[in-house]
Parts: sequence; structure tokens; C-alpha cells
Amino acid sequence: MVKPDDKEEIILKAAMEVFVDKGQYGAKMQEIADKAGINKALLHYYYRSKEKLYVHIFKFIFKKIMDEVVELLHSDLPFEEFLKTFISKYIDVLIKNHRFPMFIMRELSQGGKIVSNALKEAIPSELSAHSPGIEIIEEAMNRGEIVKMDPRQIILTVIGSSLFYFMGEPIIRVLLLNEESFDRERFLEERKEAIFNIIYYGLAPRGEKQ
Amino acid sequence: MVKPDDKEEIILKAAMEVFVDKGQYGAKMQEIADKAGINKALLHYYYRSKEKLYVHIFKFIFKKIMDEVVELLHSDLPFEEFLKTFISKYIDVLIKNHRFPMFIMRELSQGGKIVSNALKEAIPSELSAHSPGIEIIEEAMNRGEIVKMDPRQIILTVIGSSLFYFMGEPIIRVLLLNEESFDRERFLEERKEAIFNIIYYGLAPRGEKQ
DNA sequence: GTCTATATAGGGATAGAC
DNA sequence: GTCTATCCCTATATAGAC
Repeated sequence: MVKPDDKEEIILKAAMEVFVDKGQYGAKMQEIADKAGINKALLHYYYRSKEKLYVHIFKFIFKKIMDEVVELLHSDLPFEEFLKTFISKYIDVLIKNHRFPMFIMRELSQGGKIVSNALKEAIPSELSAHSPGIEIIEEAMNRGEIVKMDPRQIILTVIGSSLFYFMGEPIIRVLLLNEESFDRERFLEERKEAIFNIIYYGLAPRGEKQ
Repeated sequence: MVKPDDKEEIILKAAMEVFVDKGQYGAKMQEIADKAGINKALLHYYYRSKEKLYVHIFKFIFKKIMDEVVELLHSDLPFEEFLKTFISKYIDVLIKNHRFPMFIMRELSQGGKIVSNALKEAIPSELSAHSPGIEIIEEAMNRGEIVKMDPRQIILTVIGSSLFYFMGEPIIRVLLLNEESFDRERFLEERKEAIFNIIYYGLAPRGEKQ
């Protein structure tokens, strides 16, 4: 839609990098201008203020991630297959956008009303009313495929397990994966399997054994 | 050790609140001074610069959390009991310090060398060499109590599942728990049980059934 | 130790030429 | 649209009196 050498596009890309890297207050208009190969005045010409530019970036990133995740919820596979592919594809999304989740949550944790308003305005209508994930889980429970439990607990466990590596990568690499020859790509492939196995079998109906 | 009405202590408390709330760049010395009931000049008298004060706070918070978690790893309970109490007590720690984990990871994700250096200097010696949690898991595997798997995957799943609620509370409350009468305390008690059940049974050795 | 007053720099924003 | 030059506020930091 927008030409890649469009000035507005170039600015957006530069601003995104800087805001994701440094946050709302750590980011400097000068650095964005430098990265875009223009000067500060032109930034203000396109986006009247730093705050407007920031809100624009925040909404853009939030929407991008949400759209990709909501897409993963449109599935009519049986629950086992659904869970397996959801986790795998969700982690693929995170690999491609590995700094976005931390950006979103970080900004929400330290931003004021500006950010939380931007969040509300950017929520897809599909999600504002009901969470599509909950229905899928409830159906699997009704079919007896998994144990009965608050579906929200399952969602938090799936998302939390998948997200944590990316949110905490700096500290995890120091505390847990401090090897010179750490193979990130391979570890994340194993991560997909581990999360699925733990959660799927953790949800399996338990017979007389326990 | 330090008297609670000690000026240094008062400043530390005020600075902690502001830095946790606003982050390294969003925090203002004026706000810290106001909150401590003193003026800016006195802040510089005690801690020569904003950066020094910030590093002090970061190390203090990181150490506090790490000490509490390491404490939870000193246990000789059987694995099932260990996991159950670890999750329960870990979430209790998070309830008491609900903004600290996000603070630590957020600052690491947007800070420069100042923060990552502070991190390295603050790691307890007990953790720098080996992760105590890994041994506990490996022993349970060797006893055949749980399936064989990279122990680091289990740790990431336990910590990620427990932490996620607290890291993402602002967005989770909007997207998943958007009820007027949400009972946070009760939900977190249920969270302890859910995480334990999913992970413990997810790690149970699987017989012929699957 | 604690204050008021002030120096100094950094960075967001605008004026105005081209 | 794009630039240079500049305004001006904010925030860190220091000087110096008490």
C-alpha cells in the first residue's frame, strides 16, 4: 500500500526501532531523525509531537501482534492439534517480533493515561467482547478431552510459558543459559515441544491413578 | 539495621517508588524529592547523581527478589511437595512485590550498559555458577518421578506461568479479566493450584496409554 | 545536613528561508 | 517538503548561605 521509500514509512520504521529500544521517555527525537536520515523539524512536520508519534507507534505494534494472534485462533482442528499448532505458530510470531511483547507490557507498566488509552483504542472488536480462546477450551472440556478448570487459567499458562523466554531473555541468558555456545534457534524449537507436552498432558483427564 | 526515619532510608523508599513506577528515564529527581519531603539538593548530597541513585535502587530490588527466590530452593521435600510449595510461595512473593519483576525486566530491556552491569554485580554467588533448581529437577528425573526433559524447559514453564499474571496485569485485566467484580486474591489462589496441577501432571511419566 | 538560588545542558518544538 | 537556526522549557547538577 505505502511505498517503502515513502518518507512517512521511513520515519515510522526509525521511530519504531528507537521507541522499542529505549521506551517512551528514553527515546529522543534526534536519534529517530538521525536513523531516518532527516532532521528533527521534519519529524514535527509529519507527526506534530513526540507524543503523537509515540501513540502512533504503540497502536501500530499492538495491532500487528494482536492481529497475528487472533488469526491463530481461527481453527477447527481437534483440541490436541489446535494446541500444538497454536503454541508452535505463536512462538514463531514471537521469534519474528521478539521485542514487541516486552515493549507493549513495559510501556503499559510505566506509561500514564496516554498509553492505556491507546491500548483501549487499539483492541480489535473481536476481542473486546469475548475471548475466542475461551470457547475453544470450553468445548474441549465439554467433550471430556481435558479436565474441567477455569479456562482463563489455561490461557495464562499457555501464553505465559510461551512469552516468558522473550520477555526475560536478557536475564534468562545470564542466569539460566549462560553458555558460550547456546543454540537459540534449537532451544526455541525444543521450547515449543516442551510447552505443548507439559500443558497438554497436564490437562489430560486423570483416571483412577490419581 | 537502619532506622526507619533515617534520611537515607526515606530517600531510598521514595526513589524506589518513583523508579518502579516511571522507569529510569521517566523518573524525575523532583518527584523523588517531593515524595521524600526534601529538596533536590539533598538528593545529590546523599547520592551524587541520578544514575548512581538508580543503580542503587536497581541492585537493591534485584537482590531482594533473588534472595527470596533462592530461599525457596532450599528444600528437601519430595518433588511433588517441593513443586507445590515452591509455586505457592513464589506467587506469594510476587503478590507482596508485584511490580518488581516487571521493573527488573523492563529496565533490562531498555537500559544500556549501566543496567546490565548492575545486574551482573548483583547476582548472588550461589546462582552465578549453577542453578540450584536444575539439580532438584534432575534428581526427580533420575528417581523416575517425572519424565526426562531439559530441566531448563521446566524452569521456564514454572516461572513463566507464575510470573505472567504480574508482568502483564494491565493488559490481562483488559483482555481477559474484564469483569467489574473480579476477585484478584481468589483468582491468584486458584492460579497456584492450576499451575501446579498442569505442570506436575504434565511431567508425570506416561505409561502405555499414550 | 539542609536549604535557596542558579548554572548548564539537553531536547522538544517552532520560525522562516528555500 | 525540507532545511538551518533558534526558542524555551525542563531537569540535572552545583554554589554557597545557614
